[in-house]
Amino acid sequence: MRLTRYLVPTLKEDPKEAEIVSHNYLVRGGFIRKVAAGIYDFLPLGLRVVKKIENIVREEMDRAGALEILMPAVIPAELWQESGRWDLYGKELLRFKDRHDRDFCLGPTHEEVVTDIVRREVRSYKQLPINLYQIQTKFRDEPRPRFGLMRGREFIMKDAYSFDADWDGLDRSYQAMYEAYTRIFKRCGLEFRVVEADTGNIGGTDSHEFMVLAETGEDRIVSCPGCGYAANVERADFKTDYPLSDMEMMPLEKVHTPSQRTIEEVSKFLKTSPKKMIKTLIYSTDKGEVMVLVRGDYDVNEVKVRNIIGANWIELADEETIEKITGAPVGFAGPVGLKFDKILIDKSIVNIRNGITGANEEDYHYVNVNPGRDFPIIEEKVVNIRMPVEGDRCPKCGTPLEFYRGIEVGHIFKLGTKYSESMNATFLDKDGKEKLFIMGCYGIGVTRVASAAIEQNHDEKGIIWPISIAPFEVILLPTNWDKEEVRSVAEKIYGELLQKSVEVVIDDRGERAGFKFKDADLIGYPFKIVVGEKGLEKGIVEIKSRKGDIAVEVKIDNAVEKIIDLIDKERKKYLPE
RNA sequence: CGGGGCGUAGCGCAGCAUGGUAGCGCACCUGCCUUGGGAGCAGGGAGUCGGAGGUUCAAGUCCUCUCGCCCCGACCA
Repeated sequence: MRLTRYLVPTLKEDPKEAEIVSHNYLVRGGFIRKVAAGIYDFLPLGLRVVKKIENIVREEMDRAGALEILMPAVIPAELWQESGRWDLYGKELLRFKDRHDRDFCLGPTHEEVVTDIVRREVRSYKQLPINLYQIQTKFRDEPRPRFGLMRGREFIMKDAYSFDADWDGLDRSYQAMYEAYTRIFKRCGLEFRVVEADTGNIGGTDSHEFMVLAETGEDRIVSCPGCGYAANVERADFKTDYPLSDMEMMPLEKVHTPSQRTIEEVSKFLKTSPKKMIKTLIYSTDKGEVMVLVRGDYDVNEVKVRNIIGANWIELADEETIEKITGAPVGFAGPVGLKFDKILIDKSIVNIRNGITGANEEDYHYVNVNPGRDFPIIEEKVVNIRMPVEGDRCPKCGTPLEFYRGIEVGHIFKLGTKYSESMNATFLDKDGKEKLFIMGCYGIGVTRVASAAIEQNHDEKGIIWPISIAPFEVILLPTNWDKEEVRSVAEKIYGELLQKSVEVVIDDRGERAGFKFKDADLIGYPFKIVVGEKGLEKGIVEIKSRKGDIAVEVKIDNAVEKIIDLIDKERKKYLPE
């Protein structure tokens, strides 16, 4: 490709909306442009990267025996009503009506559609297992899209769905996807970790997330250096000791705490530590209100709360609800003397001695609160329901856990019969009986992979693409296009590389050398071949890698052979054995 | 949805307090010059100042409403 005939609108200045490096470089490098919040154009370079990632995904999915299909983006409401998600899925589901006033949505995920295909077309156990996948534009009306391709509203996703005759089959299908994903992300040059995850709205039993380690990741994960246990913090289990204080229990006392509402305010006002405070939170859920007690210095894990009570959604209760339950405004809730039995007690509360909590009365707190004495500790309501923190230990081997931030690029679920049941999707088994398909589903954020790759592979000058997903493998950089000998050598090498099917760009613009170097570094071509007057006098051209590990001079006639050799070696680094 | 901020040329911004000829840098076009890390000089094109209404002799600037975008939080397979 000739740059004079290509569209690569690079920018010298940082786009003001870009907060993270991948977003910044994707815009500056001319890969993407924003059309609306969370919605982007892919310009030629950006699309090439996407296609590279798609092809890796496709090769590995095909290798794993999955079959590529393409489902519609526009989905009739009936299918979503059938599964029940039309009512459960919130505002992320973009709904609209057609000219006949029929309800439709833009598909954020395709369990319903694929289940509908399989229940119509697959009748016998002999056709199982089967795994159908697609690479398609998804739409999720995120409340707050951000970070460019990282959290868009419209994005490209690979979604796959497996159907098995039994649970052992599902385990095998799941394992095959686990392995395929591992290969895919290795080939994309990502450093990642597989963690146990919550199943969220999708539902189901087991689930793993593939997390790219990066400071800018929106997810937090824990991992154990001792035994390899790793999980999303939302899901993570952990061990902690809450030693019982030998302090004498003091008499319960109500104290005046005017306008002291937050943990921080109250602990400061009473000159004590948040560790002495019993934080009392009221949540509203689709299963009613629930009260959660946790030590003042910890955060509640809302995902666990939701799972324990079996709710579909959960949110902090509004002021009105809190006042109704506690009889006091927000900031003065507490378990003492409260007649409300839907309660969850974090383990961190149990051994508190002479603690502090709200008195369910405006401007008053109790001090010297002792759990068990001043309010009941009912064994089955005591749970581990807080977020882990630094110092908590591995649930399996007891080693202190390590904390990381991660970008979720892939997520695999064992769905079981959640959708086959609600949508009545059955097949005829060996024994002649009708049975529900056992399902799994498996997603990869294709466009997010591009972002994640940049977060992990860049420097102050620009992107350093892994060659497997680079838009081009090499750029020919003639330092002075007006000089006949420079141009003819560059053209000759260019022609030969095209012949050999090398993905090459030639910078045939009349720009100065420095300008071309800056552009090449920003865009991140893995290799560049510099053709300059100085080199030609010696009969050589230079080959440099973007990573900086290779910088060699080669005779003009050997340039093609040498670059092909280097590219081959580089490609091999990303292929799993 | 709550809090904060911003909409002026393709991009990044100034101008608004105190109303009176719409500006700067980059990018773009022409010419000269230059050519190994985002050169220089000269000339040039490009803007319904997000939109609607209002106040005024006069609105980018003041008032009201509205739309969009960004950040923090809530939220989020």
